[in-house]
Amino acid sequence: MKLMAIDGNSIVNRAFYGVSQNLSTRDGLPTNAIFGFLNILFKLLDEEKPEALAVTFDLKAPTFRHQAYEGYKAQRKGMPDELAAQMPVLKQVLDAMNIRRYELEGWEADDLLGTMSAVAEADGWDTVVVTGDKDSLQLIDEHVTVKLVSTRMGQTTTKDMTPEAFRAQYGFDPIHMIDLKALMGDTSDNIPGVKGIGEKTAMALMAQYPSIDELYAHLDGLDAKPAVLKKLEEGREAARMSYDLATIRRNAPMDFRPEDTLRRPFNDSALYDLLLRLEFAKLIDKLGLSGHGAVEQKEDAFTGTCESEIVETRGRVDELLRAFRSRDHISFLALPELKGVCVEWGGEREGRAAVFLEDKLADYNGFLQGFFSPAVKKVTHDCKPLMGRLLEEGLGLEGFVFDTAIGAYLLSPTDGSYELDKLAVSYFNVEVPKAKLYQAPDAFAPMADLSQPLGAWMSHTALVEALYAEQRQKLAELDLERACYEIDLPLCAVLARMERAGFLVDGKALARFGEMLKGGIDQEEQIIYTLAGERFNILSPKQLGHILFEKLGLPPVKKTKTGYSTSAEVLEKLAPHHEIVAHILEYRQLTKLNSTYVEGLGKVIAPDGRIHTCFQNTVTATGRLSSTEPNLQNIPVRTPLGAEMRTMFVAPAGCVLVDADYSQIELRLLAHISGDQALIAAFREGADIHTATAAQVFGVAQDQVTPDMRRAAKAVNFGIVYGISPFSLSQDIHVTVAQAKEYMDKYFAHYAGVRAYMDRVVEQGRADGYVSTLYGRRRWLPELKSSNFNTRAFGERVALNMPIQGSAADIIKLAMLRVDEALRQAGLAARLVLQVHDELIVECPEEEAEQVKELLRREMEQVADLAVPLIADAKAGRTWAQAH
DNA sequence: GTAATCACG
DNA sequence: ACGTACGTGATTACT
Repeated sequence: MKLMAIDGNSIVNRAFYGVSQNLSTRDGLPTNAIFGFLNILFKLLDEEKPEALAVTFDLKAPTFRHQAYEGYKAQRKGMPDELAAQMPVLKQVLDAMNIRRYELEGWEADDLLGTMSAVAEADGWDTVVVTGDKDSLQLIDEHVTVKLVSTRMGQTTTKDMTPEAFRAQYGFDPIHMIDLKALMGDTSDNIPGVKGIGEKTAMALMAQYPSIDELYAHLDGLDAKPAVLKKLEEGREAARMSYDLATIRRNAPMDFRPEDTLRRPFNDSALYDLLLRLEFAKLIDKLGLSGHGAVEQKEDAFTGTCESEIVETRGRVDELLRAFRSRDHISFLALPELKGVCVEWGGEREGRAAVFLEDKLADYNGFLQGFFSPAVKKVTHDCKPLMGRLLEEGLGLEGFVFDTAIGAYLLSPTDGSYELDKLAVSYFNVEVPKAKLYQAPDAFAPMADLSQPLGAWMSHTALVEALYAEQRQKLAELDLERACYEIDLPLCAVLARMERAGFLVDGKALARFGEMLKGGIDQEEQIIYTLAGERFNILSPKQLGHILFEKLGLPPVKKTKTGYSTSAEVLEKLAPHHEIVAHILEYRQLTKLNSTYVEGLGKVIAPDGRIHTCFQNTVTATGRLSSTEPNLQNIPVRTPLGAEMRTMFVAPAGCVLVDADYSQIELRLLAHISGDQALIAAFREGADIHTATAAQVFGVAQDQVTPDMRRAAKAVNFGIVYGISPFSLSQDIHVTVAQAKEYMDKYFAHYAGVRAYMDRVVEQGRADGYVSTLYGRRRWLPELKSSNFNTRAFGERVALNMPIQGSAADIIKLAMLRVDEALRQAGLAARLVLQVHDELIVECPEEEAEQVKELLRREMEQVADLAVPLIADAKAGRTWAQAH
């Protein structure tokens, strides 16, 4: 029989400090330690498959010894509140898992573990003690092993310490760990040891006699300096006392019988409820748990009161459309491809659902016409893909008054995904059926049983209605109405039109470029193999690291978790040492261009010759858009070869592209938001901001600024917006940390208002729990209150950056709304095709070019009224390269 | 599925 | 004492 005995305090501490992501539930309970603990627990169970399992906890306040290595914060303040709050819940989870817990007033976890392993051994069991604490190593014997756990960067590694492994590492038997401590002491454990004997001396002595009794019996014959002998002589009493202190007591008066800890099945429903409360959806899935009883009742809240009908006649359609139009709003969900629409329209007390299916309704198109008219005020979840379909059908995009995906995003922009089933859990703590049940292509096939898909569909639609009620109120309370109703919601239609428009690509030119790249790739490959003396996968960091740092003996500059770093940054430093390095860099550039851009883009050119990216509007934490399948916001431009890519993005015959971009919008916003007079003045004077900063930092006149000085100043300007440290700035511009610090000091001396802003916004963020943009968009920052230094520092940088990056995102979104509207108002054929954060690209007939240039510039510049001018430059050309 | 790398603002 | 710039997405290698 094998017992796994876990040192609960030690593991939960490691989990708490090791899981640095900021995990917490919606109502603010931190969960990172529980999350980390359970991860470690499941990993260990998987590895060891013990028949029995027990966890010990210290009952008294956490002792000095357990905190010593966690940094001085923990030492000074005891267990952080965020961890303390998680302890009782963790214990509940263990109880729900039917895992025995042991805690005993006045006894430390070590003593309990020692006692348990002693009892187990007497009964003929083996024990694996799991801890992060080296104190337990003295327990190791033929039937007790210690699994040492350490977590780094969220990764858990374990080391199995058997008697053999221990001897290999220390050179003596595990039991003599006590003697070692008796000699060298342990400050973190309040064990004095022999005064003046440290680790080195103690190990040397142990190598001669591995116990203090023998050591003191042979003092005369010891190979040691006279001074050491004298210290030993004087420390005889201290050694004796330390030995007792260091000895784990294996006779704790605990009621422990190994057979009590035999593993039992989980209490599924209790565990499910707890994990649901902790919002550990993935774990619930992994364990195959689901709700029973209580939860199903709640589930009924979204279907039980709902009467449904499948609408089959034109007359009924007209009645319903009249009813819809008379209402303040209705909630609906459409099937993929617009094959059906489920509408919840009864309102709170008399929930009713009307279901319209293409296959079951003769004049389905007539219904669509009526339903997607401005007179029906519609609420749905994630309207943009639907709008794409509506455009294909020639239907309008009006009357969309709310979107629960957008609402959820604005209320909590860092959640990452906003699928309805997840929102049901996080908003109402209920489970709803899987969306697949009604979204699958065959869900409403002629012979299918409709009850399941219909039930799922209706409950989701009812959920949208419930979310709307909740979110509408919260958005108002949190001052997010402007961001919602004036920015993100109306922008959906603009984005849908842009996605549908797409960007024309010269596929033939792209293919030619690809052939050229392949030629270069083959050449470089041959050169690299020759220089390396063997063939290998150049793109494998592992193999490349082997060649560079072992075979060719180049000096490793930086390491990653898994081995040597071979990033471009590192390779540039190595370039002078060996000519192979430059070829590797070149090879990397060519393969990147070829696989990501030439081949990647080639694959997604639609039959119309255009690339239709998908703009994600609920992804970024700051309010920016992102672009996927493909990403058109990271098309190369910085290197000459990469910039060639932009010549493949073209206008059709008779048309041109007009590209307009904001000049320094983030720094202008920094000036506006901080109110710094010097920065405001510089922009009002129309100065080149990097040159102006360089002049200040280097103390010269603007016309004395060299290109190098300007480059450095530019890095400082950008760094400030990101909350940079002197260290990172020094890395970036290749100067010493002291110099970087001097630049920053000079910067802040001149732009004192910027420093004041930085202090202010962090303080405000800490007080409010969030920071926000000029238009009210929010990002919650629980990180600012973290007890983890890195997490907190990250929160501070985000607090600085988000209002700036986010305000810029708001402004260009507003500009897109205005431009889209103005272009249509002016009756132009011009249309937006792409946004790249501070840049808008419009495709238009040649003859509209001048008008569009002016319109873009005007709308972009006038969209916000700042303390500094907002400047946009527009240019037309046949290709993106020419227009930019 | 995660890590490393590199493309963009 | 800590680790070291904000926000993204795609590809490749590897566990």
